[in-house]
Amino acid sequence: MFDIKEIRNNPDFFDAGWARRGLGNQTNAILKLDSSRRECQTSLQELQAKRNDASKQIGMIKRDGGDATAQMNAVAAIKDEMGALEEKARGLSLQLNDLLSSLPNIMSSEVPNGASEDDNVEIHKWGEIKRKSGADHVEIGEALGLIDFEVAAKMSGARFTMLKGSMARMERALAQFFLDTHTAEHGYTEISPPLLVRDNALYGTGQLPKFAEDLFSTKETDHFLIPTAEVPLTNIVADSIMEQESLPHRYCAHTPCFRSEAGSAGRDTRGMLRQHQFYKVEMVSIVEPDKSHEEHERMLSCAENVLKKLDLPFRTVTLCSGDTGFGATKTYDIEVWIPAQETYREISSISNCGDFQARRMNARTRTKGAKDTQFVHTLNGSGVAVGRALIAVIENYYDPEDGGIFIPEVLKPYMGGIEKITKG
RNA sequence: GGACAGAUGGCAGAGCGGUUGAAUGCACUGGUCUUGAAAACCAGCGUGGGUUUAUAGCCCACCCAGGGUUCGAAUCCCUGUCUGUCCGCCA
Repeated sequence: MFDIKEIRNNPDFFDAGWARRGLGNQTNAILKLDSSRRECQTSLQELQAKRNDASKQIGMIKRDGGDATAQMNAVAAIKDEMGALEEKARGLSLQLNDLLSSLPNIMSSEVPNGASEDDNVEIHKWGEIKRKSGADHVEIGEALGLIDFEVAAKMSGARFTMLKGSMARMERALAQFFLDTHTAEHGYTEISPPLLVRDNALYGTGQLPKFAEDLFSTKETDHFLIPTAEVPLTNIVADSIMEQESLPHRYCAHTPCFRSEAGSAGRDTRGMLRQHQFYKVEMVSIVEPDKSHEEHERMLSCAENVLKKLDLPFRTVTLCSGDTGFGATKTYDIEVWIPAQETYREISSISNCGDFQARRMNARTRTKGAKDTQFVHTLNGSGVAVGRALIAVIENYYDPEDGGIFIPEVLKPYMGGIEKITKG
């Protein structure tokens, strides 16, 4: 959401910002709606003032036992006029609100221009690539008898996976390792949030109203299944005023994520790269308005840190304008090396949303002693996607000699001390 | 799932359909008094919007949210949300 006053004062800035996302002029329509709304509101308020005045007089006359019929008739006339204006004003603000809530955030000037993910800009690479091609996680996992797509499909259809034995355990080990690292080393507070949320929570983080078709929902209760823990974690601070000295608030959670993947038909259909359901450890930071830039860098290093500890090769990119998400001012993606695809694939996305979400969910901070409040800035980042991390470990730690998978050093304590997953 | 009760300012808590944006207490801010502090006393103290050069004034809205009744709604009616209590079911 946006500050309408800022749009009034600086329409060119906003249009230029939206143009970078491929949108045409928006402020003409916005400002036109805004001025009709205000015009309507002003005349409505004048009538309300008249009515209030007359009603007070009626009250006084009646209190003194007089006859107020004339005044009452006069107000009745005003009332008709008001009804029409009220409806018009309501319609106009609804229209304005719909328009504003469907528009994406203005990106930072640091975001490079570009049309698609091909134009994302690499900022650094890390790690030594030890495996460059060959069997992918599907072959490896099925050969070990520890990943089963057919059984998952039998009960749930396409884009579901079932893990067994030490593979299921390694998924759990990854999640534990991520959570333990973020809570013990990175200052995040672990949260176990609701996985079903109402529409207003999704509006707050920006998935609604525009992206309803990407979500699963419940028939009976009108809940939505969370597509990411960003939704419940960020909504912790919805409708609240935080004391400045309590900031930053840092939350992390390990949750399933549910995505309908509407519109991705044919993309990444093989394996468990793109599923309707996957686990992810998510980080969310709530910070003072002028601190989000440094927090964004910090959060990036938190996510990179767990990949370094796993010794997985990755590269980090700044998303270009065409690839940056709806609510973000700027996004870093971390892409992990996937040997069988001979490329890097997204494993984490870290976004600074500025005050965009905070405005939508009314999350504010008050400086000690100050009277007025400011919207906080919100950031979210995967730390990291568990399913994709599992793919990366399977493929990067694969031993072609026996078809087994070495256990990364940091996961051994979570794997009962075993060195390797092998057949049998 | 069924029955009932409730939601008022930072907190607690009044409130009759008619100068109620809202009593009172606490907290907070300024002042008087005091060597200083406390106490006491005095004064102030919500948010959003419109108009405007204006954080001045004037006006509008807001007593959980959204509708409605009425000349007039914190107060009456309907719907929703949340909280509490009891019953049923249940990991």
